[in-house]
Amino acid sequence: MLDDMDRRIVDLLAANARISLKELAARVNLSSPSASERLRRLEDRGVIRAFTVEVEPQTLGYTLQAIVRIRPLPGQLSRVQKLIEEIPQFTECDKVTGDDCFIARLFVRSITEMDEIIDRIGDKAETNTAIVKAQLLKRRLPPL
Amino acid sequence: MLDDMDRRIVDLLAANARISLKELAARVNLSSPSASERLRRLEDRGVIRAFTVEVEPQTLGYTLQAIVRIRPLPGQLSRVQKLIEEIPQFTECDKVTGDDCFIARLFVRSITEMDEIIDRIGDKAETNTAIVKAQLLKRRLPPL
DNA sequence: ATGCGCCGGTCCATATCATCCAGCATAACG
DNA sequence: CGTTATGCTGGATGATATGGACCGGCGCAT
Repeated sequence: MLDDMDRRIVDLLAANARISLKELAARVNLSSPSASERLRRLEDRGVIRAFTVEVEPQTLGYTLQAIVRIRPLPGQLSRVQKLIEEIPQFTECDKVTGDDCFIARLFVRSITEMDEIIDRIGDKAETNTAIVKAQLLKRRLPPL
Repeated sequence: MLDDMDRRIVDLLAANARISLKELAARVNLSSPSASERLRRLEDRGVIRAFTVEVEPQTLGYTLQAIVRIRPLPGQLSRVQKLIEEIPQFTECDKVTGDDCFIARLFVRSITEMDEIIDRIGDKAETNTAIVKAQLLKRRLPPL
């Protein structure tokens, strides 16, 4: 799937996506045109979907984070789905098998704000909110 | 917290972290030294924690994704925690309030692989696995 | 076995970009 | 009203990216 070179390139970029091509190339022992070409192909193949930024929500006042499991009431599924998309404090949401239909991540600045948001979906779905106490594992890549 | 300029800079970088300073500056109507300085300060302040890459796990053979809720058996908490950290297929894990102690995201290449991994923690914790059917919301930033 | 074409690599020249510095405008403040 | 801190700009300079020419190894058909 990926050869060893590609893996090292992805790893380096995962650690710092703004590294220069020159340095990237040097670290994997390639010339910069080669590294550049490999990078381009990783993007073309869709392996690398995007280069992005990791923001620390705490510094922006989002002191509370919760995982919300959401089970829409009969007939409310698409309305609930739309609502989740529209509330920007939901930053991730997966549609899953099992009793809970959706599992979403919520960032808020206060318990009050959390309550307000949960209330907005409360009449269309059953919810179960688990407040995040610690992030044991911050986003990492599965083995390449 | 962040002024409007900063917000636009973060937004642009969230969309493409490898954009050149020059282009970044142009898009927010600043000179490149100014944009560079603001970027530096966003990093210093810890608002921007890292520049990273979004990988599409599907292209690497990870066709299955699950959200696993994990409730360690009495006395097993730290052992379970260590196990989660050691299994690289777990890419995120939060310690939460409520019945479930941990909520983790798991990437695997097959149901068999999933079963093996769940088995490894099965004797130390109760687990509840929800397979991801669709990603309603891929990672986005909360309102800045 | 030999020649051919493709793939992935290097090196070099040129274009583009980042960074440093000097200088300017503005706002806060004694 | 002068002083200072802050954040900006433009231009010079050094660093980096990019495109082109070229090369070697490998698989394949003749």
